[in-house]
Amino acid sequence: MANIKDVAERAGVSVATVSRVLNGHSPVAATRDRVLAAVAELGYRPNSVARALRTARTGALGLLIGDLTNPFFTELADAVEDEARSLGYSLVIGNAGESPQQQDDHIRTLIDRRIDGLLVSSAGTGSPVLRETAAAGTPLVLLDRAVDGLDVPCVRADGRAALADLAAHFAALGRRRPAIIVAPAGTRTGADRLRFFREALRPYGIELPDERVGATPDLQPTGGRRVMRGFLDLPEPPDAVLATDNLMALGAMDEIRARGLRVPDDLALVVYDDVPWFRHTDPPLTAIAQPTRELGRAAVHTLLERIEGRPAESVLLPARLVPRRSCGEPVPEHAPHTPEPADEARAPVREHAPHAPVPTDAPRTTDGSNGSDTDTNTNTNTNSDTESDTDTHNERGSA
Amino acid sequence: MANIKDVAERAGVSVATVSRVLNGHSPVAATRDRVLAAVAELGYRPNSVARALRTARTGALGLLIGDLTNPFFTELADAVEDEARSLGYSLVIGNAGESPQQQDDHIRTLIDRRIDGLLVSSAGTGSPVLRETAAAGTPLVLLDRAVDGLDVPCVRADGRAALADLAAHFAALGRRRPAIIVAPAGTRTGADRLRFFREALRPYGIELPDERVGATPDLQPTGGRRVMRGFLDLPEPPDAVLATDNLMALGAMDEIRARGLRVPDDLALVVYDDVPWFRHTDPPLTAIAQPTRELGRAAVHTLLERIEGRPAESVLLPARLVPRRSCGEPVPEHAPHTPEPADEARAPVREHAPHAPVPTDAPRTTDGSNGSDTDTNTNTNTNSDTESDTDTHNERGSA
DNA sequence: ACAGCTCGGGTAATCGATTACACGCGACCA
DNA sequence: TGGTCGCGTGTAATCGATTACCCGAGCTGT
Repeated sequence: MANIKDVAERAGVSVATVSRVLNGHSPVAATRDRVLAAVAELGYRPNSVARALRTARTGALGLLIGDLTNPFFTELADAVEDEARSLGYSLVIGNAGESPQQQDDHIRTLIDRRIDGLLVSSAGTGSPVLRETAAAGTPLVLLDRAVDGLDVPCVRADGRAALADLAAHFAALGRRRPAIIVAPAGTRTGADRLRFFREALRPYGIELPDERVGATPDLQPTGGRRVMRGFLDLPEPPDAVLATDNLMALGAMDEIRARGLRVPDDLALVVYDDVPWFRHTDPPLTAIAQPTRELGRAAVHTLLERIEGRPAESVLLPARLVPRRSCGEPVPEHAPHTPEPADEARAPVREHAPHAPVPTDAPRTTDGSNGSDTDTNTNTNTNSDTESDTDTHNERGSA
Repeated sequence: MANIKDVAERAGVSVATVSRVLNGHSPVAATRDRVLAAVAELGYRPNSVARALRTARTGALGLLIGDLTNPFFTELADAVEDEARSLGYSLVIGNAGESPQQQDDHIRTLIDRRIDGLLVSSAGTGSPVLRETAAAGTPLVLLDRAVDGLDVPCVRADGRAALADLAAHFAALGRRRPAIIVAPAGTRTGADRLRFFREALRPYGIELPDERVGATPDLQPTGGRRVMRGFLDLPEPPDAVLATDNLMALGAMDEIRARGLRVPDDLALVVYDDVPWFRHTDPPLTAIAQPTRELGRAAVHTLLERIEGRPAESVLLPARLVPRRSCGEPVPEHAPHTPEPADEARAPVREHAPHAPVPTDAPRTTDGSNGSDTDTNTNTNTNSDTESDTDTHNERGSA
């Protein structure tokens, strides 16, 4: 493979000149053409490894996600990649497989490869390696999953309003024995979702006792199934279940199906994360949709702020309830999707619970851990149209 | 961040010694301990950029996939990553978004970063960049999607037997007006699936006329929906549709649903690629499952052969039909999944069509492009158990 | 006791780029 | 006409590792 020296010789100049031409540090026309000709003839491409060594910049960002086979993360990664590419960075995706140890391996590898910054959707509770990385000054931004006691900006969705809507939904449909399947104990995300759900139910006089709170060990279908089994074996089984992750919901559905039960007749089911298949399940699933692509975009911007040395704040974007038929009537799923694009975008979205005194008002700052960690929406992108993202399936040009 | 010089000073030795100790080129105990102590105290980690520059090896493999939001690719990537990691390589995933141009961008970036080898699931027809890469001698292996006229090993699934089973299935159920939704014209995968399906139907006297062959422009749900609309607007609409990709199937289901039609009553639907949600759709979908994880593993091994300079052969692993209820009776979906793990593994799998003279016999080599491109299964891994992979959902330890 | 061999470890070249510094040449001004 | 300024370009240091080569000390054999 040709290197800069070959180009220099061929063009009859020094390597310095070649470098300068290629980096636009020398806008001279004379030698410039000779150099460019030589580059073209040799098919020369600069060696990014050498460049990175010299400049101490790789032009790559790292993204650690919990699970590559989880459609939520996959969409997140897709959005992050798009944004990173459009800003001239390439993205290295690391898959933790929900294992903190594997996550640590990846963090180390990425740091060793001198990525310019790191986005982490942390598996488990934050590991020591993660804390060291933050302490070492590596530009770091948390994505989707906050980590207690880690003073680093975090970009994630705020589910409070959506959970309030859900509580209203349950109340309106007479579901009074809800249950929740949450992420492993100790994770901030699981704890938050549980707490907000409980708080949202209270105004309706609906209880969420501990026996109807099931933590999975693994954030996988198996775990969801196991928890659902426990619920169904209860003397008084729940009449509505919220699975706080789509994979756990999958396992829960397996168990429901295996017992010959029907949704929503025997049990209502609601899922966190909205994936395209939920419209086609039996029945179509009511879901809490996170603004996945916006989260990805915001995370990249936040990380770039850090990389460029500016202070960056946390970002919190609202999630929303997408009612379908898995909680029972009345949600008639209005004559399904006739227009081609952007059909789902018109799904009923309520910004505040319609008929109830929901506690979404004043004291927004509920956690004391991170000072800047409130409603601050630092979303900087100027895209005013929110449509095409919450849309049916993310479409891609080429047609 | 500490470098090798700092370590050398602290240990009172030269950088050469440090390097030797760290690379095991010097099994001496005396200085060794001092060096290791210094490494530990400083928290030193070798700079892989510098190392890569010197050794001309990065220890990274590249994987280009068609679409990150496609669960088939996602599972493939997951498998490739697992295998690469277990062999000491890290993986850089590039998402082409089914755009050949974006794919070319990625290829170039990866080559510039001097990855040790490249796995490509090519979007569109093979691009010039891809051909140049192969010609330049970069270790290259194609994955899932073959590219005509590119003399490079390819690891993919053989759908012939599964399609033969499907033809038998259709014949047995009296479906005599099949249709097929295929990938964009020009792609080898689309052409193959179409041809094999047609050939498989012939023995039953079932025709597959061109009007019931729909190519999507984009391999996305939108395209699938558009094609399905065309089919349903036909004077004689099909009574069975095979979507050769899960995303296109999703779009097809959108259209079916929008028209208020029912599967399988009004139309049978079969999907290429088996994703976990297909068991929960309405109705559960009959699918053609590819041995995704095995493909990923085999691809990594094949690539390593190339990297180490050995010749490598193409790999062809059989796909299989997983009958569910989307073609009508009789496939009663035997009392769904009672045992917890590995339930789907027991689904009826027929290696050869049960009751018909299917043309799967002698002339296996149907394409003349690549000499070594036959049934050769070069799968080298010694894992004898095939179980846990074709299983319900891929489970991951941690519990 | 001395030649020769082994072996640990230091010196310095090297990978392929970027970039500070210096130099030469032409132009401009006094 | 001579000095200075500026511009374009070359020389060489540098990034952080690996590794060929060489040197010196200690051990062995005769």
